[in-house]
Amino acid sequence: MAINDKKDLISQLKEKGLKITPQRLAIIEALVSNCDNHPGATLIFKEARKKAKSVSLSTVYATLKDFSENGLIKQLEFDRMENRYDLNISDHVNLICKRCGKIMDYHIPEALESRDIARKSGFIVTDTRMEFHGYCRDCLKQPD
Amino acid sequence: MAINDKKDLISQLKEKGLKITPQRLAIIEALVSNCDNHPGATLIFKEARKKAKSVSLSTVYATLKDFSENGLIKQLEFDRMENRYDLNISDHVNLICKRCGKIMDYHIPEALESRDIARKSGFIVTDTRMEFHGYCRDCLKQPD
DNA sequence: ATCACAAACTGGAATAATTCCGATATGGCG
DNA sequence: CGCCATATCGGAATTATTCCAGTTTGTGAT
Repeated sequence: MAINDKKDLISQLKEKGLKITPQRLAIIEALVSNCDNHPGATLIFKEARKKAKSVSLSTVYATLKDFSENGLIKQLEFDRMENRYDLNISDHVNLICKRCGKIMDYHIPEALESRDIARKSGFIVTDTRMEFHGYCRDCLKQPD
Repeated sequence: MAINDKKDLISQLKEKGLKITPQRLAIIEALVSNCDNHPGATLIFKEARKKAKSVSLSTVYATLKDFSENGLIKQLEFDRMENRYDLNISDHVNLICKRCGKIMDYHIPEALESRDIARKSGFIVTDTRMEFHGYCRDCLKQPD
């Protein structure tokens, strides 16, 4: 599994020459303690505020963008719904329930070989996103 | 291949009980003649206007939404970039170039079995989206 | 320790894709 | 031919995200 924890994230910040600030630490803690939720910027903002009172929404946006551009986290992009963030940066499928909106990680045994893709189409893959939409177990149980 | 052409789309409209209007025909023609571009709402709007002078942007949005909710087309969703639409509704990978923004379809020989997913996680897959981001052949050739 | 400077932070204003709304028009069935 | 559910229209509203200009702050070098 390639799920980053707090230590991983901090050491990656150092590696990339990004500064360790109280705001970033608060955001990292918020990300880690809500990783199952695949949190969005609003939730991160609220949670990060609890740890460090001085975090602005602008900073949260800038930081999440920085982190995903540097490969620390994955940004899941949606239409008319805020982006969500995933600490699992390995190739995997996000199962997204159309009814309750829950997002789950699904580990795929053998990934599509990006080497095959490069050979066949000359395209170099740097980042994969796979979303399967449908209905989760819980929602299937419930009527309506 | 499951790439819908004009006839397919029209017959699917009838099947679903959706009305055939001049606006929808113009939008369908715009979609079909730009299918390689994976067009967005703005392009569809411009192109559709050429065919039928009376098409509003609101209608384009409403129609593209209707079509994708009814499975006639696939909606590709992005952050801070307009949604794009794909007439290829089969399971396939969209290769998206980070430099020029071009979107290409990549046919995958064996898809991830949604039956496996259902068995292992109780999740019923209704719609798949796979995006691989990276750099296309043309952009790799060019310096800078 | 202290300095200097690039990087990060802030809050408010700006942006832009998309949706909403109330009114009007129209396709398709009886 | 007429009805009515559905589609269309244009403009206003929404909302997540970015931009901006000014201030603060980590961090590496002195």
